[in-house]
Amino acid sequence: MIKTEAFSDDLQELAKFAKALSHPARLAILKYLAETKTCISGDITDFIPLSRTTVSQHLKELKEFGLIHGEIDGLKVNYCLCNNNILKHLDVFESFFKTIRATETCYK
Amino acid sequence: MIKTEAFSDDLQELAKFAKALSHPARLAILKYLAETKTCISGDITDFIPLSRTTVSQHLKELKEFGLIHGEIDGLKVNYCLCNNNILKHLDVFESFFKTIRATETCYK
DNA sequence: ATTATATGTCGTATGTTTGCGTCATAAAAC
DNA sequence: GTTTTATGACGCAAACATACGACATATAAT
Repeated sequence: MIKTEAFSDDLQELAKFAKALSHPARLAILKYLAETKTCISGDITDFIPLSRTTVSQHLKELKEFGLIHGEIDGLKVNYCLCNNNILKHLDVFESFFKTIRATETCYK
Repeated sequence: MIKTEAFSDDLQELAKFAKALSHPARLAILKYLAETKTCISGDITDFIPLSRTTVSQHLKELKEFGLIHGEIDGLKVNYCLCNNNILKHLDVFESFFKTIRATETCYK
């Protein structure tokens, strides 16, 4: 399976972005990082009802997709949003939906 | 597993929306429906490099999440975008990212 | 040096998604 | 009425995602 290669790069990138956002824990992490503007370490765990291991894994996924970035500071790791990258993805997202915004096809 | 209940309804809804968009085939379907403004039946299959069964399944998922809507017309089914619903989700999406848009935390 | 703390990695169990072939249904064409 | 056509539903296999406990590493505190 995994036939994603058959689609255009645009759609694949957008789909990956959506996938990164497709779990409430990851959204909660992004939200938390956005709110506590200072970069906060992985004791994000205290704010999320999941085990430390699981949170760590979600952080890893967000990091791999470039939405966040962690900087080692002694024992702790300070995480923060990669705003540039996020904004870039949001632009692609919004231009994708521009066509849809302009349409009026459904009567339901 | 499946600990999603532990998160706020907002985040869960947003995560579901993102999940609906997390496959290039589904994005391709939405795009196609947006472009061919008239509602087009399931021979969407011709525009997507997947089997008819698989496309039908993606259509079902989009339908279940309320992003599209299918109306039976004899043998065929005319699908179209549920713009209202999509716009509603886009609003939630954008208000979620408003905070992030306003932040400037990452130096990378 | 030893202990405590913060974090990441590994392996594993279970659940979900993707993709497809085959069958069922139901309208339309003949 | 039989055949063709457009769909959807069912069931299966492979791949992926989610969640976590146990172990590893590495800095800081004692």
